[in-house]
Amino acid sequence: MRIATWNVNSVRLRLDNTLAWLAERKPDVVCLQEIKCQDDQFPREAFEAAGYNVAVHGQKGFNGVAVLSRLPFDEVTNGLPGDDEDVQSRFIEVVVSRPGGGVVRICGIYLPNGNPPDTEKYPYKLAWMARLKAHIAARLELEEPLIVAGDYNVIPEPEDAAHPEMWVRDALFLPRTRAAFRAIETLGLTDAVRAASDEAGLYTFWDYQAGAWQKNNGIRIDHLLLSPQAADLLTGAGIDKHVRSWEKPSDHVPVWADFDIAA
DNA sequence: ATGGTTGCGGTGCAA
Repeated sequence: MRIATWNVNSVRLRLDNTLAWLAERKPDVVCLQEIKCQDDQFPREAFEAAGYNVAVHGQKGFNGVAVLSRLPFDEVTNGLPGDDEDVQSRFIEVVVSRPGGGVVRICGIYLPNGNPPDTEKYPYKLAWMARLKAHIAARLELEEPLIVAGDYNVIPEPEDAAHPEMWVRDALFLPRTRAAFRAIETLGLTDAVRAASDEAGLYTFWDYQAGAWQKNNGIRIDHLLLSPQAADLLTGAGIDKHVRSWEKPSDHVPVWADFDIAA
C-alpha cells in the first residue's frame, strides 16, 4: 500500500497535474491540502473516474483538505477535535479496511502557517499543534497502523532547509515550533522520509518568489508521521521533486511512503 | 535591493 500527501495549492487549478501524477505514482491513498474550494466545487467525478473514492472537507477560498482512496472508506471525520470555535478546514481523518483484515487509519492535516509570528496567527498555530498532539496521543492508544500525513508547515531540523539562516525568525522554524513538532514525534511517531533516507537536500516546498526553485532554495515541511504499528510495515518513502518542474506547478511536491500492506 | 509570485475573488489577504 502506497500512501501520499500533496499540498496542491488549488485542486481545481491543479487537476490536470494531479491526475498526471496519480497515473505516474499510483498511490492507494492521497491526502490533499489547500484544495481552496468548497465541497460542491471539488472535482470529485474526475478522481472517481481515475478509480478513487473521495472525502472532502472544503472551505471557501482557502485552506481545505481531502483524501482520495482506492479502498472504500469505513469512516470519515472532518475537523480536529479540541476547539469548537475553529472554523478553518485543516483536518480530515479516514479509516480504510485492509483486504486481508485489519484497518489503516489516516489523518490528513494542513497545519497553520503561523506567520507573521507577532500576530494572533502564531498562537493559533501553537494551539493547533497542541490539539494535534492530544488527538494523536488518544489515537495511539488504539494501537493501529496510523499515518498522519500533510503539510505540517514545520522545518524540523536545519538540514531540512537549503538556507536555514533565512528561516530563523519564521514561524516554520522558530524554536517553539520545532519543539512542538518534536513533542508530537516523541509520542512515538516515525518520520517516514527520514526513516528511509538520512541524506541532506530533501525538500518538499520551493517558494514561487525570488527564483527559489531555480536556485533549489527549498525546505522540507510536508511529512508522513507513522505510529509504531505503521512504522513496522514501512518499506520505503520518497519525494517526487520532478513535479515542481511541470507546467503550472504547486509550490509543494508529493511525498509518499510504501507499506507492506496488501492493497 | 526590505524586493519577489501565486491563487481566490473581486482588492486585499494568505501563503
